[in-house]
Amino acid sequence: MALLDDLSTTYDPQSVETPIRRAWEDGGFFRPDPADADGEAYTIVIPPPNVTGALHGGHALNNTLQDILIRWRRMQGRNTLWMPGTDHAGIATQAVVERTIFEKEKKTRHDLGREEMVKRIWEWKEQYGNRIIEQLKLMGCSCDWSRTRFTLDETCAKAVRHTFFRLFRDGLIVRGKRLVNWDTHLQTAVADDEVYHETVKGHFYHFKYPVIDPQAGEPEFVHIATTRPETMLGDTAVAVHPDPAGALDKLEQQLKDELAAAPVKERAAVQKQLDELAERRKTMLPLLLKLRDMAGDGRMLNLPLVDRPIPLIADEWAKPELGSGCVKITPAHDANDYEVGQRHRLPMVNVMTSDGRVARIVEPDGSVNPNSSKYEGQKFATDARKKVLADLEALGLIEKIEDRMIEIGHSDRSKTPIEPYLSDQWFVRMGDLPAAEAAKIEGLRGRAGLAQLAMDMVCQKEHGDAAERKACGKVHFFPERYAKTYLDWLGEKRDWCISRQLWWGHQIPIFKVTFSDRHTGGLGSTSAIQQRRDELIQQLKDALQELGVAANCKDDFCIQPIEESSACCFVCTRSKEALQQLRDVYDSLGSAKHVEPHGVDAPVTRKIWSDDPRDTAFRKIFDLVVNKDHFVEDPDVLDTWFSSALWPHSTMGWPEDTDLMRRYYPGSVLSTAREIITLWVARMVLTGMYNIGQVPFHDVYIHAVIQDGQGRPFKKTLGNGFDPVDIIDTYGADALRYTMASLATETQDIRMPMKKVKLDDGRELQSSERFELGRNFCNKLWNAARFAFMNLEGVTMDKLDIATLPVEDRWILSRVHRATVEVQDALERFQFSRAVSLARDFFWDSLCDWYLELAKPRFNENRRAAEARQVLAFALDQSLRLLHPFVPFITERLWESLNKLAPRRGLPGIAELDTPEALLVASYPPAEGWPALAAPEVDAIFDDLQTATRAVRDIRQKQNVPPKQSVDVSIKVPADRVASLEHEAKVIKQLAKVGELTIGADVPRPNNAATLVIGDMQIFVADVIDTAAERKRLEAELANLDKQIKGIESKLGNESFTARAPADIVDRERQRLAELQGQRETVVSTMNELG
RNA sequence: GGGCGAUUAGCUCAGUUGGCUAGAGCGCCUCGUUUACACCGAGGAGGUCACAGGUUCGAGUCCUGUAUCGCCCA
Repeated sequence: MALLDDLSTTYDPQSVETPIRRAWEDGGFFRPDPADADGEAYTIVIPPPNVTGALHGGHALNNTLQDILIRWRRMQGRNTLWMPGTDHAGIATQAVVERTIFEKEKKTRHDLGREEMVKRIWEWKEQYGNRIIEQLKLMGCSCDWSRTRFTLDETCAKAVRHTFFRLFRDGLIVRGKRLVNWDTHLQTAVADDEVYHETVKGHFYHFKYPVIDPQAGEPEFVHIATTRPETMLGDTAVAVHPDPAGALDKLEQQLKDELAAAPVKERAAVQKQLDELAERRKTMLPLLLKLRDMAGDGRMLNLPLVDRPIPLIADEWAKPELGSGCVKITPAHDANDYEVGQRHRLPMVNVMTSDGRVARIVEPDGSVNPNSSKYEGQKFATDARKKVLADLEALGLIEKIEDRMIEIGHSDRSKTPIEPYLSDQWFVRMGDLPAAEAAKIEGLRGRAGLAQLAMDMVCQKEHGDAAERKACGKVHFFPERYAKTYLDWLGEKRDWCISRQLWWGHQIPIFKVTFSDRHTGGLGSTSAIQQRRDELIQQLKDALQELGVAANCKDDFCIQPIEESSACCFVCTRSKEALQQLRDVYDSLGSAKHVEPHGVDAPVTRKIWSDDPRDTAFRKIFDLVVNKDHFVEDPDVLDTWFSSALWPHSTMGWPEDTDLMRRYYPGSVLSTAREIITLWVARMVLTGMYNIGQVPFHDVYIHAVIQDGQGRPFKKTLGNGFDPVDIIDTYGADALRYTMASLATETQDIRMPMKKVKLDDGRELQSSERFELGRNFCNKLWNAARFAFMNLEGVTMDKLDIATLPVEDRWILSRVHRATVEVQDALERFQFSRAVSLARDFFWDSLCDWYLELAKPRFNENRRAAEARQVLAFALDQSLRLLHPFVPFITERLWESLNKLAPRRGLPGIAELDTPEALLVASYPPAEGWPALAAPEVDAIFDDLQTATRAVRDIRQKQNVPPKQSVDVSIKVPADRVASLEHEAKVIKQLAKVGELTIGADVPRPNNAATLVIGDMQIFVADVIDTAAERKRLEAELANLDKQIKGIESKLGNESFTARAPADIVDRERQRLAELQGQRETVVSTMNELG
């Protein structure tokens, strides 16, 4: 049999995977045709992996699951698109490349310059981007590689520009001063999720600030405490609680409630807190009330060192139960103080530079603070702190210093401490807008704001299947509980800071334009300035309109005035062309130093301009702004999540009306990790609705997080993760996938004990024994197929009369039907683990362990062999189809051989099959299975056969009957099952090595027989020698039976059970009792006979 | 501090609306190389379902609390 020479006795993934992969790609199977009208669309967009590094175990899991869905749906005949790509991952990538360059060349990004730095990051991206795609391919992912996208490529950039422009035009993107998490090392704002907290040893410093002109009876000092003394340079108030007595009352009540509910052992601790509170009320309250009154009276304090008069204010942020009850307020350097500052309209004094040093301090009135020079340029949290403390000490203003554990935020990117920092940033407004404003914005689709828009798109109803969910038009979470995560986060409606002070990303398409003094100078009143500005903006608008017409980018400019400035506005561009025009304007403008020294600016140009419309427009703009410094492109880039948010439609070419958008949007499923439900999923829904008016996907599947054996998530720093390619090298891609799928339960976390493995070539890698699960399965599949192939030669395709087939044929066909239905039911519900184990059980337990064993003699003895061949070919065919989404390589390879040996297969008139060259486009077994093959009555008979077989095997083993020795067996079953069992007796004879087999409703127990009672069957194995062993076994069984009988008897004796439990349950218990009593009788009589 | 989840066999996990003796894989023990497979086959042992209450005729499953662990958000 020449064909089999190719198939080794163990499956060798390496030799199989590469040619299969090539055949798939050459065949163009992964690339759907949007013009193909056949088949409903099925779309998944890949969560684009970061180009920061290579893929790890979590990606292996997620992408395996996506490929399972994709391959299943493709085989179902859906027009299937899996859109692949990678993410530029802004700060993460830039930080990694910066670090690498610094390590190798000792150069910072500033040494290289923006252009060179960006070039280097692109090089990095090429390397890792390609590596990621390569990894996915090795895993067998059937993505449409021809459409691979990158979040920074032109297709995506276009969507970014259009979205930004729309949001800007709608007033949903605004510039604002906000407190951000500032990375002083990378000199950029970082998102909340890029900050991790560490608890370190620190101090709690107690100061006092002098009161200016205290009235009689008022204290001369106010005491405050802080962990950040250096921030006092920026204090603009001290706060005391507006109702200290009330606050203490409330707290006391809380503690009393707690005391009442507390277990005895904790009561003392609570009581102690109560005592302290009482003491505090006595000693501190009068002072706090006094201070509160002083605040109401507008008393000022003198901020030491910088001599700034600051108010004493009343605000609930001050906690009367803590410290002195007063708190210093530094709105520009603390998030809570910022809120207080907003409430009281306090000035914000920034005292830190972007690189984390003390700034030249500018007072609220615009003057430079003369006292600040001695701190200026010092490192903020270290040197300046020492200096401030020393100076306060010298003034006698330090009360005491306590040790204290404090939490410090660190940047995940640079690992340096984060500073809250007041800076100009761009924000997307997430909250609700005034109704009139919201109504004007088409993208809000009638909602009050963007967050609300995304919140309204979560479906709260139950739906049966995917079709229903699609029709519903909203988003459905699997598992359901994650909808809460999404809604809770969006419900806060916090503005989204989208600017990042980085070089790697989509540059913000905004120019800040300042009108020249020539136009704005000399105007006295605010209203005059305002009016003038509006005129200038109109002129700029006209000029840009002309420019747009001339440069073929009409309507691609949008101007918004800057609220607080009289002479500035922002210009946003929508297209590459429009942006280029503005850059050309900038390049053509003279620099400020050419400006005439005597005051009034004059336009300086370097070219002689023609009269063509573009140059005319240019000249108008020159006239308005005069020089480069007045025409500045925003240097910041957008938060990575801005482009990720558009991924489901940007990859399909939106805003163009593309065939992809029409055919494949909205997507079917998004599969991702729970940690980015908020950052990513919510924002995709938001932009999908805003841009298109449809959700980006109907279902969201959240997969579990893989952790190591100790429950720690995989982290590079821990070195506990694994590279999927290492697993593929050692176990094969299918083994990886099989294992991953079997891990995908609905739990939150999956533990995967890892261990270091040393390969023959000396390489050391992280692996896990878990993958043997997949490898073993593949090997079993391989060998079962080999066996089938040995016997399939000459297979026929006859019209079979199912009813007259041998019982094992009928049974395995029935199993094919059941497995087909069950596997797909599980997949419909994203129960990957269940799906794979159902497929496994069918294949391994049923087909291999029972059917193949029963078919062997039929092939050997040529007894009803033709039918067995045909049934086996069908069962194997169906197995390969069912298993293909999970283990695509091996099934594809076996399909090839099956096609050669049995090019036509199936059950004429019952199950007609297509047999295309490639399995991945063969049709999946129908979702409703093959109802004509379902045979519950056969299942029941086979169940009896299995029970009897196992019982005989059990006895043989227990009685140490040599494997080759046959035994005589009698089986006693209820009369109605005697005939069918007798008819199939050879099954038991064959599988349990039975000589004489007697079956009847009333067969006697033979001499020296071992007895097993299972349900209503009694199995006797004759001539067993070891009576002692038998007696022991029977005694154990008797004890077990007695225990159960007792349990059921007491249950049935309980009147409330028989009265209240459903009748069928009670009946079942009665039957069960009768059965157990029957079994008991048999055991007892057997024991008596044993003597 | 708020939210979510987990705790079931030595390990990793299933266990649908409460209802037969709580299951699987790995590991372990016994037996076995009958020409598909030892990455295999047959059989077996192994569980107070974290703990304490409650609801119910009946709880691994529902409720309350406790403990331990993890994640997310402040």
